[in-house]
Amino acid sequence: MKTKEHKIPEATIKRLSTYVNYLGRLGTDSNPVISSEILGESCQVSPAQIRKDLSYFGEFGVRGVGYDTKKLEAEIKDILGINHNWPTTVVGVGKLGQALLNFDFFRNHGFRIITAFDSDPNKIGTEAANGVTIQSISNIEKCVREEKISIGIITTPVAAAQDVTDKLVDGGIKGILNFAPIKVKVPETVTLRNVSITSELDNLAYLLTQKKR
Amino acid sequence: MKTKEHKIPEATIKRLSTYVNYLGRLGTDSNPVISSEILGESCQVSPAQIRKDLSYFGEFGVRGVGYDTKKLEAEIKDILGINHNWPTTVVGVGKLGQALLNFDFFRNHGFRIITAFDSDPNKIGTEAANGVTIQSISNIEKCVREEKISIGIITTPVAAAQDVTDKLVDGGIKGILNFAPIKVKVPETVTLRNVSITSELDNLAYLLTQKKR
DNA sequence: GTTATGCTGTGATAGTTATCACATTGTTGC
DNA sequence: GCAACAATGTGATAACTATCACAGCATAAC
Ligand SMILES: NC(=O)c1ccc[n+]([C@@H]2O[C@H](COP(=O)([O-])OP(=O)(O)OC[C@H]3O[C@@H](n4cnc5c(N)ncnc54)[C@H](O)[C@@H]3O)[C@@H](O)[C@H]2O)c1
Ligand SMILES: NC(=O)c1ccc[n+]([C@@H]2O[C@H](COP(=O)([O-])OP(=O)(O)OC[C@H]3O[C@@H](n4cnc5c(N)ncnc54)[C@H](O)[C@@H]3O)[C@@H](O)[C@H]2O)c1
Repeated sequence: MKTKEHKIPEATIKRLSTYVNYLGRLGTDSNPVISSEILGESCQVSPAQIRKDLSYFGEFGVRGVGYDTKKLEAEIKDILGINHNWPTTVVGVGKLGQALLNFDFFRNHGFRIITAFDSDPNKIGTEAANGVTIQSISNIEKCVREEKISIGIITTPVAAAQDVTDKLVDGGIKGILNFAPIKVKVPETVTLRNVSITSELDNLAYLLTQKKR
Repeated sequence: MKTKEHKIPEATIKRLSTYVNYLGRLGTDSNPVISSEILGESCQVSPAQIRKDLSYFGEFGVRGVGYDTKKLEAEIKDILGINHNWPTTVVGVGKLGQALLNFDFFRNHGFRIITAFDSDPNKIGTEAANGVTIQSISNIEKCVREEKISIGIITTPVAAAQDVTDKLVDGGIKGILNFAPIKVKVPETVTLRNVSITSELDNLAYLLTQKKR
């Protein structure tokens, strides 16, 4: 994989994630090769956009033929860094945290949720998902450090989000995916992404409101 | 509200959603007025960006002073169309669907989840959340039409996503928020947004991988 | 071989979005 | 009333992203 010096558009990364997803489903034995046109149809992205996205990272296809489906899938997984399992933890095992913990897809897709934390005494010690026992939030720093956990997923209420963020950071976490609707602060060494389900709905409401006019 | 002719950047809408969120929390009686600088600090957006975002829709502030916190909150809710309750339904009451059904925030924020549908006979007839009973998926088209449901949230497995989409469309749904990792097809009259939690994690993995190099 | 064919890879271009600097205008103090 | 001030609103500019058209290259046909 050649990583060119260019800064890569965030939209490109998002699309690469989509491509991987579809390649995994489209790649059958009877379908060993795929063109940017066919992949684009599934992903609802223009063929040129797909080729441009890939061109940031190197040359993966064969001119006149297309892309080896399995090989391209592997290459994109390399690019995204989901070709190995990131040790991951879920903090806040409420409704949303539970859904994520039970979402098997992550397991086969580059992430391994190995621990879960909560502050509720009634939850501590119970099993959250296959093989993951909920631990006390007071252990989190030590545990993140000892188990070399790379990624923390925050699904606590807003009020607790900054506090658990700080604890994760103190434990040496590398990246955080935050579902609480607040912009938590992290040092520059830690990578942060916020997921806002609410704003997706808001956006839908906006589009519907526009259409009415 | 003056809506200027310009096309509004999608990023602007996403930020407006953030602004509303913070305004709701920042607006206290002791804090009736807020400047773009202070709001920007909370939201981690530059003051100029906030002013530009708002300027697409009109003039909401007072020069030399700032914005009336409560009034600005209401104005943005108007713009986004979350100033009334959109009748909403959740299709597929699994782990994720349940989390959304129990997420009270939506209720006070422009959306009212009034029905839920599933295909699992063991779930049909049980209560999914406060006051919402799970109905059979076979009733969905009729129900969407009769209860004038505007928004459908899809949280079924991939295999069922296109099918339930079609049923929602047939019932006259206006907008769909799709959590299944597949690009479902809808007619132009229906507004669609896809939420990809997986791609957020992939993006985080990518950033972490970059940082290591 | 040579030519025709087809799909990739990419430079050039158009379109979109963010940033900046400052003109504008309401407020406060004297 | 007038000057000094403070924060908004916005045109101009820079940065970024997507689209397009076609050159480049492997393959297939003969
Ligand atoms: N449920 C949704 O559909 C949804 C959607 C979008 C965003 N969110 C956000 O995700 C977060 C979680 O939502 P939820 O519906 O799962 O809430 P929830 O109340 O069901 O779960 C929160 C969990 O966090 C635990 N917790 C509280 N303080 C803690 C602390 N200091 N340390 C560790 N754990 C702590 C609680 O014990 C509870 O188990 C919230 O911030 C919410 O705004 C939820
Ligand atoms: N759980 C997560 O954290 C998560 C994260 C991202 C995306 N997703 C996506 O969200 C969707 C739901 O995930 P989940 O974890 O809640 O799955 P789940 O298996 O817990 O729930 C799926 C539900 O859909 C119902 N269902 C199946 N076919 C149906 C049909 N034809 N009509 C109506 N209902 C039907 C099932 O009975 C079940 O209750 C999946 O597509 C998944 O990929 C889930």
